[in-house]
Amino acid sequence: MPEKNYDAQRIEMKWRRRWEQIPLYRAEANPARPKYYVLEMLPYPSGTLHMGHLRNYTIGDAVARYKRMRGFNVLHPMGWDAFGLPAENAAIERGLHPREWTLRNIAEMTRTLRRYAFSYDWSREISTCEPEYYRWNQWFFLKMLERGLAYRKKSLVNWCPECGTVLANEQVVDGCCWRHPRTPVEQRDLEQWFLKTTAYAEQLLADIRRLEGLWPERVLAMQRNWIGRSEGAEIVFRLEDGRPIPVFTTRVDTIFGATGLLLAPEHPLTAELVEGEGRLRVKAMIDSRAQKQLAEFDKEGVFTGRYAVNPYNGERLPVWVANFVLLEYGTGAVMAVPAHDQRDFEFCRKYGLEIRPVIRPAGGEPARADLLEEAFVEDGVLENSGEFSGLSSEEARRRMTAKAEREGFGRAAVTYRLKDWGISRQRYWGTPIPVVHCPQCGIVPVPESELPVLLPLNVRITGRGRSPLESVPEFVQAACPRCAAPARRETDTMDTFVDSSWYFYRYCDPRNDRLPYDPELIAYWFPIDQYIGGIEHAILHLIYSRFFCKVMRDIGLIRHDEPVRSLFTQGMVLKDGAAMSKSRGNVVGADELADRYGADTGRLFVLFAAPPEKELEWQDAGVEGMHRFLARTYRFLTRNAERARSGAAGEAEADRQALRKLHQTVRKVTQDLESRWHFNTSIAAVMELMNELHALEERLSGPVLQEALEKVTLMLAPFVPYLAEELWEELGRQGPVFDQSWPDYDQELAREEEAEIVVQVNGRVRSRIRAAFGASREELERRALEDDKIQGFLKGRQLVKVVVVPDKLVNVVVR
RNA sequence: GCCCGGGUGGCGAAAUGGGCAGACGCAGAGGACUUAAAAUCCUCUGGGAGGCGACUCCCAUGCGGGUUCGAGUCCCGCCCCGGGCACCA
Repeated sequence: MPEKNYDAQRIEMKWRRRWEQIPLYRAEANPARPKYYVLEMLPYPSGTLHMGHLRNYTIGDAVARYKRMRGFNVLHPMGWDAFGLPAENAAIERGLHPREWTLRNIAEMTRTLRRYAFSYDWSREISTCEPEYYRWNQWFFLKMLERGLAYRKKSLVNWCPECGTVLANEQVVDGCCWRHPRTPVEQRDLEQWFLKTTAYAEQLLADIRRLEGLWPERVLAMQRNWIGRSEGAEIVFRLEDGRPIPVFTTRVDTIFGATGLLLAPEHPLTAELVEGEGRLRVKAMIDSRAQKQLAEFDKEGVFTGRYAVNPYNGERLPVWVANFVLLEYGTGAVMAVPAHDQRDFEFCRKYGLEIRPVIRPAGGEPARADLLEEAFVEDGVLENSGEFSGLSSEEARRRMTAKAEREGFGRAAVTYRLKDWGISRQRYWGTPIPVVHCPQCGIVPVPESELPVLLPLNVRITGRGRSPLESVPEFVQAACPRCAAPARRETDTMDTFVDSSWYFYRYCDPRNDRLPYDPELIAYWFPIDQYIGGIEHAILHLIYSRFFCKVMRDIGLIRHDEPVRSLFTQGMVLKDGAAMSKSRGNVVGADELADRYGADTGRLFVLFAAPPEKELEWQDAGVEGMHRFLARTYRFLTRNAERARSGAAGEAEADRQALRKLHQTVRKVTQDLESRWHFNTSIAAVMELMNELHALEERLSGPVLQEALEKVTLMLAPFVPYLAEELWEELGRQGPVFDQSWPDYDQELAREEEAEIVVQVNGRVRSRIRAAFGASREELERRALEDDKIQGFLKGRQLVKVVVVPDKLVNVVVR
């Protein structure tokens, strides 16, 4: 039978048409079957689908297909994130409504994704900018409001005076507005909505331990770091008029070395204590810090002229305002211990405050202030610390904290770096926050029955002024739900990270109009077995969604504590050393590639070129190699398909050899896919097998050819879906290949007949011998020593010992 | 500064619990087919030295030590690259 040429386009078109006729992957909850929920992180519809995205989806798709062939009920849904700011900005530039822009791009990207034959369950497609999704965002918001987990407070925000609008942190570049690079950003005090993530700080941290081994260590480390738990003590210093200034420290043991008390510029007491020209300097501090000057700005302070009393020794400490003290961390005030803290040291040296060592290294010389250079922080033995002198740092911390508690001037305390999540955006494109401001009743939540509060469509978005919603009277004017008086509707919208925090729950039940989802369905599908995405979401998205999970659990909707069992972070796809992005103009488009080589080739390349967690430098040359392999395989199969079915005879030895390699390959690929996703080595193994089949081609019998070709097709199915379907049909088999079972292997057939034993002399390979598997140590040793080459090395030397590793190696040690 | 990764041919990479370093692919060289090209197929390809030759020896996994019969893999000390956090008290 003549071979056929590989026409990737024809094959793709053919199968795409057929797949459109049948629901490809429709997963229904079925408690009788084991489930597998695999998901790639939600993309936002930028319109361009490039190889960076494609790598993410291809990995998930390969896993989904494999798991399906292993008999799992696979849920693999697909949806889109509205991603507020980029959408709104892109829309402004093009004079489009953000909604129009988003829907257009979703349509475009869906078309391309379908081309790559992803195994998504499109019946579950959701888009987070749809009213039914807003409704449940708002529903969750109200639940949190009820529980005190959502609140409003005044807070400093970035403000661009040129745009006259609030900026998100990401929009501040080098202290200036991203659109006005010469306009410094100011800080403004505005009322903002927050979700109380800090209420779950301890749980978020503690549960990280359950994710160990299942999530990449690097992600866990980042999250631990971000939550930033510190154990220490809160000690109350008092001004001479008796007013308290609590201070948080992890080093109470150094408190006898405190020679000053430092307040954050924004600290409530600052404004009161600082007078005259000092006020201007404090204001300057606040503004300069807003500009996030590249890390290093000089330490500065303003003396308040007041003193505070150290409760441990009654000492009077000067109270300063210092620009490096953070209001948001701890209590917004710190004690200055210049002898044992780098920052305090720099500050006190600059302003001439006393530097007094109170810790010496265990077993070392007493510390001397004039010798202090960089050796701070370390624990040691206390000195000059009254009743605590002579104690170890650890012991001292315990006793000093106990004393503070006993005498009522302090307590043990834990502080977190994690802050509450500011969700207010003075922007249009996001879920409206469902509350109304009533002149009589204050903040009144919109009743559940009136949800969703929808965005008005007739709005002019200019990117200037405050929220565009403020200039839509029909939206702003509302009746108070409580007293029916005229009231003002909240115009802040939610951060779109709220959307992405729970979208994977909605997938399980996307059309539910009574609840965000049916808890029963969640109980079946959750947790997500495998979540796949880029490292850039390690902190924000993955902490927010863990937080949401815990809140939903406490509301009583779900029972599990963590949403995601295993997390996989794939490496970026680089082009010319930089991440692909439209703005950089270095994208390799997914469509363009599919036009040239076919989608299968593109998929195979991103899976083959490197292990999926590594970064991948895109090389067009490598793509051609993948295409060659597929073409070669296709030709081989088509020219042998007839003979394979014929039952033709072959050479026994060739058959044995081919079967051995075949079963070894199935074993290797199966193990690779089960334990670690090194698709590159799986694919390499199939290539090796094909090379072997080429070498044996004419000598193989029909049945062996058939078995080999079928198994090759099945093994390729997770990676190259179109070609696999076509090959399956060429082999005369019925039914879609993704419905077949994963091929199995036979350990006996996979076994080599003889072992090749490496013979080393002093650890260097000098010869090889062949021996039956299971040959005894004695036999191997004897055979090795008899070997001609080894004899040569033994001449004139003394045999010291022989190390034998059965079936593998003999090492002869000589002197 | 602190916390994570990582460093192997010309390139992407393999080597899964210490046991043949460089599988598989790309690029390159030579050859076959062809009027020619493309495509395809075959052979070679880490560096060095020796031999007419089948071959033999030496060097080689960022650098320096160590453990071991044996180290890319384990331990100690450095160097370099990438990433995250960063006056977090």
